[in-house]
Amino acid sequence: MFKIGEFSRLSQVTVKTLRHYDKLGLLKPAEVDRFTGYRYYSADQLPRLNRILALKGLGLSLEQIAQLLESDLPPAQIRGMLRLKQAEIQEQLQEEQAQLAQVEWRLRRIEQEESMPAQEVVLKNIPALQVVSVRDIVPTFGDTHQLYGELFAYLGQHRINPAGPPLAIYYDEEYREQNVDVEVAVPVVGKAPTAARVTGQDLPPIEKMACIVHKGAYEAFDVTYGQLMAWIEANGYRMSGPIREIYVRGPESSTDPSTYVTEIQLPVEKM
Amino acid sequence: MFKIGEFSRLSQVTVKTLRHYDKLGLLKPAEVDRFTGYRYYSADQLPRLNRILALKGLGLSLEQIAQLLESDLPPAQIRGMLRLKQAEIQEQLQEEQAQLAQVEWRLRRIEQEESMPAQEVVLKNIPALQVVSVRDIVPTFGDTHQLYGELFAYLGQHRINPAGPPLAIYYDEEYREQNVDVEVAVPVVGKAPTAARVTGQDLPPIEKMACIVHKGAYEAFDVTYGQLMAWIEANGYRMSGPIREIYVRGPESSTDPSTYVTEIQLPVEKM
DNA sequence: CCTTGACTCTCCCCTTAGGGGAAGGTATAT
DNA sequence: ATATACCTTCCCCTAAGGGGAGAGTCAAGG
Repeated sequence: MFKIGEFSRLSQVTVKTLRHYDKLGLLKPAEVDRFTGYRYYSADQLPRLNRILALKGLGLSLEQIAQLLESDLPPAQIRGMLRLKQAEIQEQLQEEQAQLAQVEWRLRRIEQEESMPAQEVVLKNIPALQVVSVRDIVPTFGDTHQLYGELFAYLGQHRINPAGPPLAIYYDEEYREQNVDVEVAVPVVGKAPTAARVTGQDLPPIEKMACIVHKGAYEAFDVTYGQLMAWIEANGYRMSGPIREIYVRGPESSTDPSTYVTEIQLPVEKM
Repeated sequence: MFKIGEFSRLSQVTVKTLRHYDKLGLLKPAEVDRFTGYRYYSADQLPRLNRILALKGLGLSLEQIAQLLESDLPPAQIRGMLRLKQAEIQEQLQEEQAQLAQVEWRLRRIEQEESMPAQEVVLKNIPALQVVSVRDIVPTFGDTHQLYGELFAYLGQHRINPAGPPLAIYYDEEYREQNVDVEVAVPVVGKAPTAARVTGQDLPPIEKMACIVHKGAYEAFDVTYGQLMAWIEANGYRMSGPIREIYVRGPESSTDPSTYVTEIQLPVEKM
């Protein structure tokens, strides 16, 4: 029988950890003095402790290990836990490889330009969004505001309040200056009636949405778009859906274009 | 100005998180109502929030991000933080690849044998160990006990108490049955005087020690050794030093060989 | 003007796997 | 008998928020 400190030295496991495992019921001492509370461990308990450490080395939680050590659970369940863990590790690995790629990309940029970029690209998981919208092919970009006119007229007529800033969705596969296929939308809270050209609908959720914010007038959009594209290319993604632009602060909420705030969102997928 | 819930929807960041960042000083609301405590965010704060999220996506802690956003720290320091993070991620990646290899190894074994092995192999980091020891080349394994005789005689003579179970170290590069180069040692607590053949010394620390416990008589050692070797091979390691055997419960503490407990330790390195 | 429902506030506890330390009791060698 | 090393329980701490309670606030409809 070993006192906890001796057992700790034998097993190279800290006393704190041994007490922790005792409390969790993971490794009860072979004997506990009823009067002093001293824990006494037997050499026979080394294998169990080693098994715990081995399973911990696989990345399993102590709770999972406790289940595994219950010993009378079917091997199918063990397989299941291991396969689950396997999938988790693989996912984790992918995520960390992406992280590493990004860190290295930033390091390269810093060493070249000695500065951080003005805006950041962020990957987000976007849920479905309830909107009313009107979609059309307009001759030029400038004609988009007519669609806004239709939309806000509809909102006023039905006394519907916007639940957020307006947005536009560009469905064209490639960039074009003429005959732009655009949808103009405003988030709403409940189901909205469909009028002539204005329909209530749900924008689909997007799992991986690359987002960047543009500050200022719309003339400099190309710079921000360029950053977004460069990020996507450098991090091994590819466009996988229509671009959204969210006019967080635009002509309706500010008169000074230099204070406009727009978020550009681009669905992407790993290449 | 947006209330926290609106800003949360805009940015796809939970309200809890926004409040958390406020408390940490990472993203203070543009305005806080002094009477109600309501937080009001400006669209201008989206870029900062996005920067926070981007840096978080690199795996940086919020504290590190707060430092980075202080904005007046030299780019050399930014580089330093990124390089540090890079090294961390690489290390993490290696560890997880090893984990994955182990999980897959276990899965293969379970699918073949439908059971877990009796003993586990565990990688440990072993600190230096103060011992008194006697090393010699003995004709056969059986002669090792003479060395124990010498050692314990020395201990008795100098009234030194063992600080742990005895151990043996086998220095031969390959296994041999005759003329075994073995050191027999006992942990002690202070510096011990060197006698004729018995010396006090420190066993070197071993960073990566593959450990397995053998239960029972010494006849079945080969099975346990086989498991240890199989593990090492399957996980891509290689022997890198002399084997230690620790007689946790041996002839001195038990008379029944079936209750013996021995730990076999083998220094390894990644191949 | 009042009510109602949706928001918001702060405060507290919870998560992992233990680490650090305080206050007090115990074992053991001298 | 005492000094010292060792043991016990108890409490607080970690990172990044999540969950919920209780109370206050906002905006719209009647």
